[in-house]
Amino acid sequence: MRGIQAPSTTNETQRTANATAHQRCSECDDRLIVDQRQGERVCVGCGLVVEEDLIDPGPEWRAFNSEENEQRSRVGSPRTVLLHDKGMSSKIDWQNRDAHGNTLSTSQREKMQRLRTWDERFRTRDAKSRNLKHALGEIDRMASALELPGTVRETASVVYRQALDNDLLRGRSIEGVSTAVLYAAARQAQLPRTLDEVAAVSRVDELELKRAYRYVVRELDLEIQPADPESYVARIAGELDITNEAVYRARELLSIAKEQGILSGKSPVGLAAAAVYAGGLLTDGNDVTQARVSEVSEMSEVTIRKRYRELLEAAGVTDN
DNA sequence: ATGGTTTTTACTGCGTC
DNA sequence: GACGCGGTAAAAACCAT
Repeated sequence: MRGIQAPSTTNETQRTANATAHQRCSECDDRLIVDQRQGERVCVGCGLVVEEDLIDPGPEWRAFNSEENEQRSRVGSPRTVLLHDKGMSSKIDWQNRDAHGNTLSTSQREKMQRLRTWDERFRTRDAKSRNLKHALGEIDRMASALELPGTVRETASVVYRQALDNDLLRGRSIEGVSTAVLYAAARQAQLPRTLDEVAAVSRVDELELKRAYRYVVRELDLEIQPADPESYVARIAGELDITNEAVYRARELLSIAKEQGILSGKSPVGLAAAAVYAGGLLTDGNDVTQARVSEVSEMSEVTIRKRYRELLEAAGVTDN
């Protein structure tokens, strides 16, 4: 590899730890965290990049210790590249480094010393890098299968990287964590998929997904609010033969219930399923049965029964 | 680990087609 | 009789403590 020498002294190795800035996101009011290797301040909740040019000397070298970031951030200013998609990962900036020297000679040096320091850990670095690529590939694949938009994948990637940087991968499988992270990202983006749905396109079973998910959420302090039942309505209704009117009523029922605060603690999917069922009952031309709804929503008929009664009651519909 | 809550499983009874 | 629905009891799963 390179034959560059650099002064060796360093003090801020430990700054690597995640320094979280406690500020709030302007969009969703979630916590912001600093993604150092990216030189960005990112919202935990929505993935919004609040500030991207945090390139002070600090981040500059920092970009270095995290493998893949290195590639990206090395090139000029850490741009808006929230996330590279897989394609970008092929960039290799190693050579550039010296070449760039003229411009950022001092920081360059620091960089170099960093390199020395980290050289020791090269092997693990490398492992991490592969790890990340693998994971991002998986995330991409699963996101496609779940029809999740690019924004979600980006968020997932951000979170995954955080997980990686915080050494959360120790005992777990890459698959498991990628899946968990994607699941989390989907929820954050208000495009929740159920655990079953996600597990279905993943290579890990639901149990492992669940474990990994909890773990990641806890360790990273992700703040994920319960899914909105309404976001499931369309998909449940879509698999049923249901009029638009019924779907409308379903939503209506949910929002009424929401105002009354009846929803807390109940499974969002169950509520959505119940609402769809109720919507079908209240409108003409729908032959929904509890069995059908239960089938497509993966909820038991019992829960649907319970929920839809509650919904009707909350809405003040005289049951019939 | 424990306890409280929700969901599931399994079963039963009822009315209707 | 089969089907859709409703209720129930016990078990399982979940969550915070």
